[in-house]
Amino acid sequence: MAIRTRFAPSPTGMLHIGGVRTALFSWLYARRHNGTFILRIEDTDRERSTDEATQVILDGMEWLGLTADEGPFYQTRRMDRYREVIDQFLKTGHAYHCYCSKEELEEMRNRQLAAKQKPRYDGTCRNRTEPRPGVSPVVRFKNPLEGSVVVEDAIHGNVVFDNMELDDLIIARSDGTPTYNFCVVVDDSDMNCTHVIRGDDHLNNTPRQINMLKALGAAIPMYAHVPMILGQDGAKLSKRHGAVSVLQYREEGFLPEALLNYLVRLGWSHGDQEVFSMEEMTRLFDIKDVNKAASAFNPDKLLWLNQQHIMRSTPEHLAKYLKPQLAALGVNVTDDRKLAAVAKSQQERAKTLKEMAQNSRFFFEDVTSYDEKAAKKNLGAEAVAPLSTVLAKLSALPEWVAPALHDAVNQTATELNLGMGKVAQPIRVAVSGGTVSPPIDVTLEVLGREVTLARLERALAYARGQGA
RNA sequence: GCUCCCAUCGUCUAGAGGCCUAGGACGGGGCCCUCUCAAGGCCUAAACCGGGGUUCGAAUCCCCGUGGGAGCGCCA
Repeated sequence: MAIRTRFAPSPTGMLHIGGVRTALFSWLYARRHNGTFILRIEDTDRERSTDEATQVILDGMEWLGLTADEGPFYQTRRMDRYREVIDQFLKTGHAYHCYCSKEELEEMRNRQLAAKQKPRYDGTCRNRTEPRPGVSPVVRFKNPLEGSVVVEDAIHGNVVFDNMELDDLIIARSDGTPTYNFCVVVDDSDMNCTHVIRGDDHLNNTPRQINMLKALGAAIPMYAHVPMILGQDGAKLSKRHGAVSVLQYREEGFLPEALLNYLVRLGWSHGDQEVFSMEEMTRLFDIKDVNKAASAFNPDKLLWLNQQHIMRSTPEHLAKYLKPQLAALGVNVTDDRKLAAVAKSQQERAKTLKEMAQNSRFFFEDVTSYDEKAAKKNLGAEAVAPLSTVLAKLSALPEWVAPALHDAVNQTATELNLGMGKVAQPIRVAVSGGTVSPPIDVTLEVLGREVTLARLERALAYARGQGA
């Protein structure tokens, strides 16, 4: 049978890395087995759902490349179908009207809690034949009173729940709208989901969903309840450490494949391998190999992985992401070839594309001032000799390519009997304004002859001024 | 409170009874390389939650604790 998985977020909060990981697992599992990946938006809570959150889900999934084969489906557009099933349940005796008031239920709950019992509906209206006048009832699912339910879970194994622990949950509110657990059941059944991969906070909901699925006469999917992601401090993920919108990671300069690589390694591994390409991930991932324990989010490792992926990327791929990062700094680049050349020169020295952009501004913008400390140390009177010497050599260069540039700088150092640092650093400050850049020969090549010479002239004048 | 889930270095993990003197990775410390920043190489500190069993032998299996988490809504 063809595998069908789904990701079903509710747009009541921003999609964060916890949600992304379950989406990733579902997506990988479907890809691995040539199955179908479905996206379903669970927006039945009209009060708390927002268009903004929905958009983050859509944009985030697209940015990450977790494309859906079917959907997005919106539950708010399936109301008729839910009502149909509710009526069917009512007719077949799988559900009944409950006229208990919220006050009565509240009182019942308090009573049970006081008696150290698990709060649950006692079934008062199960056998009611007469409606209560003036009360619009809710609809409750008639859960089996005896026996047990076994959740077959790919990660946890078989988990047994006693039906006595379950009560008759509300499937339709008094205003007629269906509730979450019910909608999930109808959807998973209608969409023929063969595997339900979701956070393990849903494990406790599963037995009641299975009972409803049975009442529906639907097939029971294979479940996989993946452990949660914790914050850095081991506490529940919060805004403080990563429960921010996934799109935040795009802004921060993370590569989608790096974020996904980080996430897939949370609770899953393949020997000692740390870096995975998307192709390797889809080929090697198996939901059965996922851990049971929750894991803490570690930003340092994410950063390291991002760097690893940056180093392994092609300059053209990086250029695509570097461009908007530069634009965010007010640097609009039109020369894609140069952009790729810059990315290539920087890919070993940036943990994020944002950082790369910040360190690459001088390739595109004029150097109008020098970093104070850098200038003081490297553009003093002693820089006059190396700068003027190298300037002369570079001006005479027939071909503006890194090896030739390297030789010119090298020869300057030899002739003046100086260390490479005494020559390269003044040049670096001259062309970049600071002390950090790719290797000097590569930097100059990318910068080009005109720009390099002009900046060297300017720095030379500056250094001469310092000597006076 | 009740039910369910979980438990190896600070963190992510390897480990499916002997291969464990518990391996790898991030981060930390040290050294090397070096024109800056990086990258890279080498070295190093650092863990089986506790207690009982089972077994010739347990990080691995069982039980009990302890700790953490989730669910118990006319929220999803």
